[in-house]
Amino acid sequence: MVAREAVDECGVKLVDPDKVELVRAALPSDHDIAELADVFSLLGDPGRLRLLTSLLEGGELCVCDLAATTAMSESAVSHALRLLRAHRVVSVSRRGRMAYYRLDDGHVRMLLDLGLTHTGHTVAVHPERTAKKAKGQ
Amino acid sequence: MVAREAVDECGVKLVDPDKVELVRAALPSDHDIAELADVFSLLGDPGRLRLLTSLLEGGELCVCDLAATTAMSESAVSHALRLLRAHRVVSVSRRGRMAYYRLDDGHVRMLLDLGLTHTGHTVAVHPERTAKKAKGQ
DNA sequence: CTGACATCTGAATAGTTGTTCATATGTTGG
DNA sequence: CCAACATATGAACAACTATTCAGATGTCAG
Repeated sequence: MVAREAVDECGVKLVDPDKVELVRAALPSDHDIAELADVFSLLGDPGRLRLLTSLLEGGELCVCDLAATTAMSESAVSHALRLLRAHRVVSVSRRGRMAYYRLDDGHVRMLLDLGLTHTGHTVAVHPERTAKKAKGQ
Repeated sequence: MVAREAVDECGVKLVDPDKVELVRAALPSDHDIAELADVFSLLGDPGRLRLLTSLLEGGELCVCDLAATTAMSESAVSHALRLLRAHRVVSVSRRGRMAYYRLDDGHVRMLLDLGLTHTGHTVAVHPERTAKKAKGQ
């Protein structure tokens, strides 16, 4: 026979209720899930990804230089940085009329790093990048 | 003593052209950026995140059980799994009329794992989207 | 002061995305 | 064969998001 079926409180049919209950108990809270999804979403946009990768590589850059490295308009960069700033992913230090941004979140930095090391080639900060050249523009 | 300014081929003003050039050379290609953004985007949805976390925890689950653990409709689950399947993040093995899914991507598994171990670290602040938030955080 | 400059911001727009509803495919048992 | 079932799929819709444009701050030089 197939695994015995069952019905939970909501009337949904289950195949393996024990496992379902086990998994359900092990799942993060909705709040944690939402937070995690938020972080991944921030990394899920090419523009922001180029922005963050630039900061990961350059350490500290002003808005106009970031616009240059990412091929985005300065306005788009500013909007994106505002979002990242709101999530405490980057921090800003203003000097005169410039605003210098830096990556300021260890969690995101690790995710970024791990992500980058697995996309075909290795472009990280820590590894020796001698003779290693991205095929970027 | 302001940093010397310069203008690149496109007429954009730069503050630190050397650094910009260095960063630009180190950035991943557009293709790699798009690919990475794709992966992160897949992890950027609460529903898919619960699905993947369920699979990470349960190992192998059928669609209806996944619907139970994630509190999604079976249709929504199926749609989500189709996306994940298309990106080779999950694999399916059919037995009878059931379809059993499993997490089948080491890269994603690591990102997920790293993300989960840090839940709670990142405090999301939505100044423009959240009117008021009493609880949580 | 004024004008040039770097960045920020709001509103509008265009594109994308997740969900639902209805239906299709394919499987099992009678 | 059939009906019940598990899953898959397509179309439609609502919600969200990233960009652009125009204008607002705030800063520096003269």
